[in-house]
Amino acid sequence: MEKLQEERIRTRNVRRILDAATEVFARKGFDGTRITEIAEASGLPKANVYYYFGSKDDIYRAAIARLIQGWDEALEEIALEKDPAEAFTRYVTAKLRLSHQHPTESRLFANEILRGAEFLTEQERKHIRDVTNYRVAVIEAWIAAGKIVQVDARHLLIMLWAATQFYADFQPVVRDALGNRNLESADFDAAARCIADTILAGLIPRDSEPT
Amino acid sequence: MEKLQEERIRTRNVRRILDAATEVFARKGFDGTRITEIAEASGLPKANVYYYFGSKDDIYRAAIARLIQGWDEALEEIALEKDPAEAFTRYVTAKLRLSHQHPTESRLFANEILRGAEFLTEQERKHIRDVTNYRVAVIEAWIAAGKIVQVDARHLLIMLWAATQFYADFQPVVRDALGNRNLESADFDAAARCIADTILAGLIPRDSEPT
DNA sequence: TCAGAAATTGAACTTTTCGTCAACTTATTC
DNA sequence: GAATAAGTTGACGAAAAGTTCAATTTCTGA
Repeated sequence: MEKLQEERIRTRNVRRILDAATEVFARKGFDGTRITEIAEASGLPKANVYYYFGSKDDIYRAAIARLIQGWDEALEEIALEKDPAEAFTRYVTAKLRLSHQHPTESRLFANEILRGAEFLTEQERKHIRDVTNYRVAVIEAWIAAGKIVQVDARHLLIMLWAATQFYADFQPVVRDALGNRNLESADFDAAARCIADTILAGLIPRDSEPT
Repeated sequence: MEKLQEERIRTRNVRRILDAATEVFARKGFDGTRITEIAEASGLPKANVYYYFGSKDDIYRAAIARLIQGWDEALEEIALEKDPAEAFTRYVTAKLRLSHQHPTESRLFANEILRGAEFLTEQERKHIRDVTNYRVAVIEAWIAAGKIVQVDARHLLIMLWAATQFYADFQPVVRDALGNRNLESADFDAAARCIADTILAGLIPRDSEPT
């Protein structure tokens, strides 16, 4: 078998399996997921799934790793270094776009955290800490420069994370709260506006000049 | 067996089972939970668990029902009819206290939603809708009265719900974000202040008089 | 004290699930 | 076109899980 073709078949099947696994793991959690269900959802026989992955653990770890890598790529350009108002707005918009277009990945992450984050590697957790610390520093620099009012940067970031993630993880609740209909782009736009406007209105100083 | 004593034994064992079940279901989800694990966590033999509950489904439904009832009792006094600033502050504080003192119940609810909310009864979902609708009406009345600025009431409520629930459901992430230590009361106080202050600062009009 | 109700529990039964394997087909290289 | 590597798959064994049951113990009211 020629190398390129080999890679194509393998890559395609691995992707199919991970797509299916992400969906099932997100819904039922690690312990609740049956390999058979992943196999059916990916359109491959169970034994073929085992041809590509050694165990359920392996599939789960691979799905988590892929999800974190995907988030990184999607969010790495959303730096908080520019104008605070624009930075917060872009961040909220980008995260809500992820919640809209990739809710399954978000739910898998939520499930892993509910499990106690046992499968997150120390490297992955350190990465999350680093990203947070970097942004905390940016926000505190903004505060020092008088661009935004005094605020607890860590809790502010948590609030933004929570508000945007909620639309992916708690979609049934959000649907009920918005009037029992499917969520559309307009809903995510409205959410972005509400979150950004409310937070920015509280953060941007009105009466004081930057020092 | 005398009626009162009978009730006492039954009630005590049912509570033990539901306590254990809530913890395990919250961590592993419905499909991932083993009856044996509930039995061990409750200190009863597996067959004794089946003496009180007919099936795994029954235990799960009972745990969900109890959790919603508990939330109701804890939150029913947090009406939004008073002064907006005080109402929002009290609501945020109360929900964060729940996140602090009963994170397991919160996580069980999160897991049920991730599952697709299949086990929530129509009655329970309607109750959530009713509570939301009532508060939306209150907020819109405040807007009409000029007590707060124009805002999408439904997304505002979602933002408050998300920000407060996050501290229970995503505790490992929150810990990492706050510097890798266990969460204490002071952290929840700081969170309440950050959420309430930021949102209120954006909501309370500064330049305009109420009409 | 004693009859009957409630509660307890070890063991068994049935079904499901993980993971393996050997046989088979398809693709690739020379 | 033959040899070899990659991919496919039905069937199976071992282990685990949900549920039941019958036998036993504990409790309670009279």
